[in-house]
Amino acid sequence: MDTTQARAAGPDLAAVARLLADGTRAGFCLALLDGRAWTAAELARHLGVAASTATEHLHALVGGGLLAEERQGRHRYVRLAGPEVAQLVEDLAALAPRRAGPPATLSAAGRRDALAHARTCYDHLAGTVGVAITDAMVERGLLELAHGFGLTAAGHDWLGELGVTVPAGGRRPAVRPCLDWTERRPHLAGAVGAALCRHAFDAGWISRVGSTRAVLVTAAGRAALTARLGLSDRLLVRSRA
Amino acid sequence: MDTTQARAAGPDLAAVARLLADGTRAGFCLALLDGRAWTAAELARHLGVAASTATEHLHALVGGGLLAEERQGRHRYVRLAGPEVAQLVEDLAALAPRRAGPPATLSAAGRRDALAHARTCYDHLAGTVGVAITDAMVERGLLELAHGFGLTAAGHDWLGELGVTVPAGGRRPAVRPCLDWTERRPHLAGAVGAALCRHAFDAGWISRVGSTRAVLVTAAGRAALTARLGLSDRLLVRSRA
DNA sequence: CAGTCGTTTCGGCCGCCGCCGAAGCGTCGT
DNA sequence: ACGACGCTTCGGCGGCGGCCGAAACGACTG
Repeated sequence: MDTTQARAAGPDLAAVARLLADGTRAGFCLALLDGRAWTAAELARHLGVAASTATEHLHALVGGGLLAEERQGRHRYVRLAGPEVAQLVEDLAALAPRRAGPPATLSAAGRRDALAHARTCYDHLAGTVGVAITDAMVERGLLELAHGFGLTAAGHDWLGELGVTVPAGGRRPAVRPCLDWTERRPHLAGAVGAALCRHAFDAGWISRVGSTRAVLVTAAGRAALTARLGLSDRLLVRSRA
Repeated sequence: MDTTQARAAGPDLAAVARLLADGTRAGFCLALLDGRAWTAAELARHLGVAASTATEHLHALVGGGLLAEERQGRHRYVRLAGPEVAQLVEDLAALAPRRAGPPATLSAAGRRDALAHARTCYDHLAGTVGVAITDAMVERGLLELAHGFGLTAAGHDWLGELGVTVPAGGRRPAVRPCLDWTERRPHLAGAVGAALCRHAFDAGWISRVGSTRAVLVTAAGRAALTARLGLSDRLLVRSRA
């Protein structure tokens, strides 16, 4: 019935998978999951490889359509090509083995705690805080989980009060669950998740910690999230700063 | 700030990706996307490799948690480990380059047409028919696309009339968009998509074409889909049988 | 204009991994 | 009990691909 032709029939899965099958390239994508653009040298340093090696990897990733590049002067900035790529990386991370191992240094442990507490996941919020926001929205009837992941009318109004406008139409699902790799529970992604995260930055609810993916909930953010979603202060403040 | 430790920090993406980075293993997963269990020899023949080679690949895939195995007598049946794996494979396929190339033989072209018309995608319906069903459900207010992918109250009732019960609770989203790799448009997946597909088989609306993923819409199916969703007969019948 | 720095190209080394065939083992049918 | 069949193990071959360092290029800096 079917000989070797099964190979040529469908889409070339392996070609895409191969791009992520290398520890260094996967590390690049994981780093870029913060949604920002990095330079080639930054990525090389981040993963501890030679600049020449990074160049080759970036060529492969850009050529394969996973990354988009933008050249400015002598710098080459790269970022994830789009939300679909981010979702792929997330899916992969959710299935990947927990590569635990005790943190090598104290500062590494601190960094891990900061990430576990609150961070960006491509263009939305994740970590303890991200999951707590999602849970609170479900509890208040703003999000619907039982019949698919959707935004209720009340949720739509709630966003309107915040001044958050969600780009309607478009291929991207407004609401999408994204499995949190520290909490192991879904948090809010999709167009709404992105818009909400953007608002949180704009309104000064959260701010970046250095140049990492970790974010800090500001005093204003604590007040807003407590007032609007009833989150407890205990959740919003990291135990050890 | 961060040295080579970036490698050991996050989840080991590359380990999972490496499993799918081989043409043969990817072909196995693509074949298993029909949701059924295959024997090792079937897969080996399907991809045109030696049995010993297939064994090694299957060990890797099972060991990596992508496949589940069930042994019966001298047969070893394997299937995708779960919906998360199916989603990963789908995401990958959606991003993968269209490996077109003119079909080698006439029968191959026929098979491709059959697949493009109607097929199973893991545990739900895809192809022209799958997309048409999804579109019709949206048009009739049974599915909600604008504010996230969700089932409306009317949709819930509609399923009830059919006698379809959707397993509530559970981690799996009830409704999920799955990008169709022939139509390039989303169709209905998730728990509801699976339940609806199961019903279509049970009620005799559709039946498998040989041992492929392709399905045929029966006369009863045409009648039911026309009556309940207003699908046109033209869509439901393949041009060249 | 010279120096610095980010990026790129090239050559070469090394290890990993997919492939096969042959042989062995367990299960099923006769 | 015997052969047929499906799966597995093993050894060996070959190729792909990631890594580096050296050298070149081009853009910015002073």
